[in-house]
This record gives sequence, C-alpha cells and structure tokens, in this order.
Amino acid sequence: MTVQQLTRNQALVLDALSASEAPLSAYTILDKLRGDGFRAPLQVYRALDKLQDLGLVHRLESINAFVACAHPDQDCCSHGLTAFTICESCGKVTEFHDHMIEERLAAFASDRNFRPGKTTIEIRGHCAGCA
Amino acid sequence: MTVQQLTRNQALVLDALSASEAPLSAYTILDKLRGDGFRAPLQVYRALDKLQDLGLVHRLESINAFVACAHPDQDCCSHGLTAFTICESCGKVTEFHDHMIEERLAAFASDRNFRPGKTTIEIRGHCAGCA
DNA sequence: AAGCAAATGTAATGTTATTACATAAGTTGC
DNA sequence: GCAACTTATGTAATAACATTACATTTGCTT
Ligand SMILES: [Zn+2]
Ligand SMILES: [Zn+2]
Ligand SMILES: [Zn+2]
Ligand SMILES: [Zn+2]
Repeated sequence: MTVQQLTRNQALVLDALSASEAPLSAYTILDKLRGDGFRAPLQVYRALDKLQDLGLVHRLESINAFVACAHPDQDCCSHGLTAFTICESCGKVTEFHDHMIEERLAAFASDRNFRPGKTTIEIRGHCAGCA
Repeated sequence: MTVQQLTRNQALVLDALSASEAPLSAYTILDKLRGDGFRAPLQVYRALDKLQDLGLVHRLESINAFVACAHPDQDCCSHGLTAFTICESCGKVTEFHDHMIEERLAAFASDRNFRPGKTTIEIRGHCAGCA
C-alpha cells in the first residue's frame, strides 16, 4: 500500500491519536475535534476506518478504543500480526510483533483449514510504572 | 475454584449459550429468555459476569458476544490463556490453548515488568466449511 | 430471629456504532 | 471545460451494547 495524502478529517483524527498518551474512544476524539468543525460520530468513524485500512491506526477491541500505530513506517499491518499490552491504570499501550506467535497461530489455523483474517492479541494488566 | 450451584438466572443463561451453535450477544440472550421471565439487560449481564468468573463462559471481545466454555471440566481459566477462532460466515467458534504462545506472551510481559491480567486472542476468518 | 452477603427486579441512562440519504470534492477520459 | 465516476463529507436518526442507581428478596450464618 503506497503512501497517500490524507484528507483533512483523516489528518485531524490521526493527529488527535498521535498527540494522546492513551488510546481514545471515537466519541472522545469527536469531542476533541469539535473546535475543528466535527459534529457527528460518523466523521470520526469514517476517518478511523480509512486510517485502519492504511495501517496508521489500530483498534483495541477489548476497550473500544483506538491508537496511532507505533511504527507506521514499517507498513505495520503487512508485516504480520500486531499485539498489544494495555495498562488498565494509566492507559499506556505498547505495540509489538512476535514471529513465533504468528507462526504458531498460523499453524493452528492451517491444521484446521481455517482461513485467518484479522487477529487480535491484547494483554490487559498493569505496566511497570503502575505496578 | 470449587463447583457451585448456579442460580436460576445463571443456569438459564448458560443453557442458552450451550444450546447455541454460534456465540450470542447479551441482548439476543435476553430475547431468548423473555419467556422465562427475563425483562432487562442487567439480568443477562449479571449472570454472564458470574459465569465468566466461574470459567463457564467466555466473552469474545471482537464481536461483543459470549460463548459457553468448550471444556468447563478442565477449569478453563486456571490452566491459562484461552484463544479462539471465529468464523465470520457461520459464527462457529473454536476454543484452544497453546502453551508456547502463553509462555511467549508471559516472557514479553516479564521483560517489561508488565503484570498481565486477562489476555484476549481472537482470530477472525473463515472456517473449513465456509472457505 | 437477627445479621449479612449474594442475587434479583426495574427504570433510567450512558456509551459505542451504524443506516440512510443528500451534498461536495477529487479524478479520469474526452 | 465537461461528463462520468469514485471518494469523501454533512446531518439526522436509530440501533446495539453496557452501566448506574435504588429498592427488594433470597439464602446462609450466628
Ligand atoms: Zn502498528
Ligand atoms: Zn500504567
Ligand atoms: Zn474455556
Ligand atoms: Zn464457518
């Protein structure tokens, strides 16, 4: 997927996520962007959809929130599975990749003729600072 | 955690999930149990919370739905991480456990002084029958 | 019976996400 | 430039998922 110019709405949403320490919900993003003319949830969800397609944003399924990709330059989604740790105290998210886990899950799927699409790995707990 | 008698509501919710081929949302369960006197979402959510505590039910974070544990006799939650494949065509869910993945994730967390709580692994895709 | 903890009933509300439809902006070929 | 097409946007309404608050009941222990 080649680099591409983002639209105004997409850029605003990505900036909001990039500027945030913790993941943001769609409605929190909406509130942050009211001053920029955002008025409806759909403006946020549409931008998020596109940014996810581009691999610039990830959705954290277990907390209904979104984060900017930690290394968008590496074309995150194409180099495989993305996993996250999520601190339940401070909200800090760490994104990581592990080939062994990737292969292990792929093998399990292959053994059962299951054709995998998107895979979610999320570890909720407490980070070093919040221990 | 020792075996314990379920209450009527808890038993009804577990039966509904056990009888279903596919995972069910809380509101779908509510509708199925209206004939048994269920009237409000909270009746379902409370039973689900308890059943999850007991390791008899799992929540699928990526689809906002719930499934009965595939092997409740083994005290599912205590013998580690639970992972799922979820067919996006027919809804079939397969629950599995993998020690290598478990150890790998534990090692990652340990390296970073991250104290893990609940971990989610969900592979969405298409099962053999729906390929 | 008193006291306590767990479970229930009910209503209201909060949060997250989508459908539907109209309008506008960018792209391509002519 | 202009038609045709695709992508993005604006707006309102609604659907789907989940929790708070409070009153009451049930089951167990003392
Ligand atoms: Zn990423
Ligand atoms: Zn933390
Ligand atoms: Zn299980
Ligand atoms: Zn299937």
